[in-house]
Amino acid sequence: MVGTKDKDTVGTLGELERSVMDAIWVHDDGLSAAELRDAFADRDLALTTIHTVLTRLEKKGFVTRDRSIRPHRYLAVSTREDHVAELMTEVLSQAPDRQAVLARFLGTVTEADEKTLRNLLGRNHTSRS
Amino acid sequence: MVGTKDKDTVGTLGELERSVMDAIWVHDDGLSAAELRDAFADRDLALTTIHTVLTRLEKKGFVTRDRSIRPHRYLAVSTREDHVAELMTEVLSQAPDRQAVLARFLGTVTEADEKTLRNLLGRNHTSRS
DNA sequence: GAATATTTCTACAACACGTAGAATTCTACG
DNA sequence: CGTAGAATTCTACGTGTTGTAGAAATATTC
Repeated sequence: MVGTKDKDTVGTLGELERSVMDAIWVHDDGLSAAELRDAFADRDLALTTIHTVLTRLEKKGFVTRDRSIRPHRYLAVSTREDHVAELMTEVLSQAPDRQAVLARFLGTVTEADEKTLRNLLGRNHTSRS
Repeated sequence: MVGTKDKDTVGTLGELERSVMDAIWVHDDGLSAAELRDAFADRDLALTTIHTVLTRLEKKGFVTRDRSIRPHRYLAVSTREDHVAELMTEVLSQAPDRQAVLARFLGTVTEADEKTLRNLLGRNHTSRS
């Protein structure tokens, strides 16, 4: 067994894959492969290239496709915000000392972000869930 | 130009690379390649394998080595907490709507984490610089 | 049923990683 | 100083991932 892969558990996306997701994320109504290709007209990609990427993204669980209509439409499984938040949580878990990480994290964050966090944390001390 | 790599800007580490970093991170005084190999005795890796990984980690900027002494000693460039915090910041920047991300992030975080954040945010409303 | 649109299959190049043998360079010791 | 032994560097290969797309198969439409 030489050369085992495992990757980062959660989606490590390639450059093209990320671009495609970015496009899909801003189109809540979904997009067809052709529309995607046109969205990247500058890169002049073959339609099959888009298809391959979409298939992989589907396999990775990032998108679903509506097969009921002919030019299949691809939709994001979760919002970009949810996805990023999930990534943050996962990253945070990589270190045993969460408090230390959070402290340093806050240190690199903008004032606006801090304000946002204060607001969010302020109104729910007694969250029950 | 077929098959361009770019990776995630910040360290996407492989499985072995991450293990090595984990070992180095808990040894503030640094470790030698041999000591590292022994730390993974169970995997029975060749010393050269460890060397290769260390060299790559050095190139990636994760470790420095003290070349002044013979069995070179490898040291982490930044703490794991700083590293993880940096990753979080970077991930957060991946979405345009930071507020939305932070809101969702807080939603997945533990109560303990929330408490930590409240404490940290509480004592410095008038931070300057 | 044939022309056209769409999707799926197959493939390849380039790179990242795990892994390590071979070669080279140091060190210490006689 | 010369050399054995230790340590480091160089080179290399197997495999997985990603970008890229042609060929083949399948579905649509007249």
